Amino acid sequence: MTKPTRRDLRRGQTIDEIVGIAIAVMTEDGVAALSLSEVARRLGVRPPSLYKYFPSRMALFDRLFYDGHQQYRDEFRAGAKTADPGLPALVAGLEAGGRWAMRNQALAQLLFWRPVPKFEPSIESFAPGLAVVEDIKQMLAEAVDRGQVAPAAASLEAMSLLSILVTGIVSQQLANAPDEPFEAGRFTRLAPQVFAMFRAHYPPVIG
Amino acid sequence: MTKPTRRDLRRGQTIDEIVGIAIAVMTEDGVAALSLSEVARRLGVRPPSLYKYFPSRMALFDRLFYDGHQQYRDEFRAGAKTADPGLPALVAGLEAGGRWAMRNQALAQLLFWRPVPKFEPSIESFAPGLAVVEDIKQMLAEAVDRGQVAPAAASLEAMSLLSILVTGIVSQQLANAPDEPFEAGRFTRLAPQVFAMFRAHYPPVIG
DNA sequence: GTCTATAGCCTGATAGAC
DNA sequence: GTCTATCAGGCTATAGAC
Repeated sequence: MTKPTRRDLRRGQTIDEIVGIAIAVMTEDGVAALSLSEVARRLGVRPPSLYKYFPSRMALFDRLFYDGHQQYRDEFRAGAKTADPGLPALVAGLEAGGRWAMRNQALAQLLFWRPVPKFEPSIESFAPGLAVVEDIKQMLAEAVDRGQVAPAAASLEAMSLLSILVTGIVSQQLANAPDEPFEAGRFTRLAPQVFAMFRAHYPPVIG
Repeated sequence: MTKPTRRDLRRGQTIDEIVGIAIAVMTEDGVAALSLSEVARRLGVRPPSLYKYFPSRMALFDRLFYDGHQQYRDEFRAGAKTADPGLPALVAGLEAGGRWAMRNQALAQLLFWRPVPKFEPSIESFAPGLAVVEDIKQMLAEAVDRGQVAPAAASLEAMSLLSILVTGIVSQQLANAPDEPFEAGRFTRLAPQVFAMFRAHYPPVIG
């Protein structure tokens, strides 16, 4: 709640720079191959200097995990706002999230796969991810209220099915044709059909 | 075509041992963190000795990729044989493949994700994977012939949709609850519903 | 907040003796 | 097919001077 000093601002900028470089390194060498020394080299400092900003390599992973989930959450929410409440908003949010994943492949791998077995994200870093889960839960409930889908769609199972569909689209695109943009991707392009499958699986009761 | 000598056999055993250790290391430290020195340490030899069996770290990845795809192909085909031709066989094969993935998580990541950006599998290593693709193409055609699904299911799009569904199930299970077995997994358990979605998307024409 | 220096490791890969 | 020795470099992390 205290006003940040000039030094705090400078420090924040440096941290952001470290995060940006770390993302670049992960993109080039693989998420699990992130090295502090390589980050220091590109930042133009000696490795020990990084320890003023992050106490360990895992702490940097945790920050990346946190930032990634925050970005994903923001993109999801921004996308959701562009469509009608309920199922359209949910689909729009998930598509926006998919687009973010294709633009931020290294972070997406860190968030949605498990490329670094010994990295366990902290509960704080997980929070923005849980917020999205809560959003989706409420949007499914809203979709049911509006008669867009069957009541069974407001369930843990439906959420799991949705996550399977979205993860499948993005995983296949990332693994097989990472350079194709979301709109033209041979897998991401099928998003409408995939979401149609979901709606057909939970058809609303007419009447 | 020549009969393998005793030395060839011994050599093959050593190679198999190296491959097994490499899989263990990838499982513990991440696929991208595979190191030849760690393999040598566990094998009880010095690192240079490994170069008699693999000319480079990437060559070892390539062998792992090849072995993995062979295993996956065999599991897929064995599973497919347990069910009626056409769609049932295809679903049974894909489920068997999913079970294999949960039992061989490191190999599955190497095959179906892209954890080592600088590793490019050779065409030979890709061959068993392409064989499965051919199998699936034929099984979808057979399913259409038998009236199990709509003619549109014999298409590249249907194959992509299927791959999205299967990859989604396995990816979510691997990333979120890798220790749950296929039958009890919170995501893999939903395989029947997911395949039902696929069938409903390509309903056969009655008549 | 930066640095040097250092500890204590590790890496992939090659040359050449045995 | 194993080894030692070596190259040429890498790594995370800490202590302590400036």
